[in-house]
Amino acid sequence: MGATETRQQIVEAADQLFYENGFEATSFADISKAVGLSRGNFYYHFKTKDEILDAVIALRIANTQAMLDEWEEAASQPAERIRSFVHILIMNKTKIMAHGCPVGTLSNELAKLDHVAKDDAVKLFILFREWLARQFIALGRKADADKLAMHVLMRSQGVATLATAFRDEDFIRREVEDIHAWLDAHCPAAAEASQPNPRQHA
Amino acid sequence: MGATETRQQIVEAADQLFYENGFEATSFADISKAVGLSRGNFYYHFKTKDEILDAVIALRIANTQAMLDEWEEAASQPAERIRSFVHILIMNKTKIMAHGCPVGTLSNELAKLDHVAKDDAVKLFILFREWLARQFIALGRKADADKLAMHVLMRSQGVATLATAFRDEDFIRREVEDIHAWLDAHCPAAAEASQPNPRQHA
DNA sequence: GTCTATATTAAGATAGAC
DNA sequence: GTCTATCTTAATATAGAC
Repeated sequence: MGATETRQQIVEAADQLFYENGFEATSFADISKAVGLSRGNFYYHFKTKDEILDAVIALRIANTQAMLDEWEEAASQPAERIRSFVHILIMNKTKIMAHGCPVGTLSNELAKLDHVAKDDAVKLFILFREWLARQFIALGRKADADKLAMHVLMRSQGVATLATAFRDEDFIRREVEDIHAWLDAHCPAAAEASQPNPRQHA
Repeated sequence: MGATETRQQIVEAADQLFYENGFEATSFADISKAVGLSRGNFYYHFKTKDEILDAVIALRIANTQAMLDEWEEAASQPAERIRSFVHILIMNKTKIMAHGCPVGTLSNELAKLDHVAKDDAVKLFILFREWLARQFIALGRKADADKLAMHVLMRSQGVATLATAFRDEDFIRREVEDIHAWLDAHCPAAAEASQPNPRQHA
């Protein structure tokens, strides 16, 4: 097998294991076993565990950027795009109830380890933060777009943490609805977009 | 030194280290070093790492219960008590920005490890949840007290996670203010309590 | 109840054959 | 590029002296 494909398989396996079991708790043996590779060969591709972490974060950044671009393409209205973001809580509810939010839990773990890559993990948050802020600017909230973005991020993180603790699907649905209601209440442009004016169809 | 005091010192040191560095990342050597105890003697008090974890969780439960009792004593108004809870985000902001919320991060870590004690860690959340719900019941919100309690918990967790990621003190203050505003808006009894009717003083 | 010494296991990491 | 074999370190855990 080519080095590039093997490397990619390693990073994808590590990505999943880091998410499901945590960075510290995942060993080289776990990753090489998941890929079906000997531990010795492993070191041909990655010299240290931190190198794998860097690659995993880079992969997550690329995947996140691609997802944000898709949402941007799929919806012309900024309010609808924000709803796409909130909806991942529903879409990924099973995984979130088992392992939490991949962004928040990695950020928390690396902060506790005071790991050199902790700021790189925060870049994932920044991607969402800036993307959300751009949507709020498009909704005419230029002055407080970043604050609104942080508020939406904050809620998604809070929902993810409690969903993991209590494994309560109804709680997730209820709080997602509440975020939508908050969006309508705080961004009139968003409410209009979600309930098109009947006169437009007349 | 007596066994009881030594044991207590071990649990307190482990409590702090688990919070600051995480459960997995904390070794017996770290704890015994923090207490100034040989590793060998350590095993006289605790046979396994999981035993220490159980003791740490028990200590946290006792400390949390004592704190909730204090808040209950210190404030006669339920709205004021809820504000005491929200205020820990401000009071502990430095530690939260460095290591997150002790309840949420432990719950998350044990969930990822699929640790036998993960449900015990959730008991800490349950203490807050039920205490908050009782305050909302006292505010006349019997029907949705638990939902309101979960909402407040959700916000505190979201604020803690993002505060750790971005180390932004202004963000904490802003969101704490927003929780207070939400409390006033959703519980009229709370708003009255925080802004006493002038006529009462006339 | 605390110590030193040591056993055991598993992890990260390397060397060299193929 | 992948393997087996091995080194090193560190962690959990135990035994036995004091």
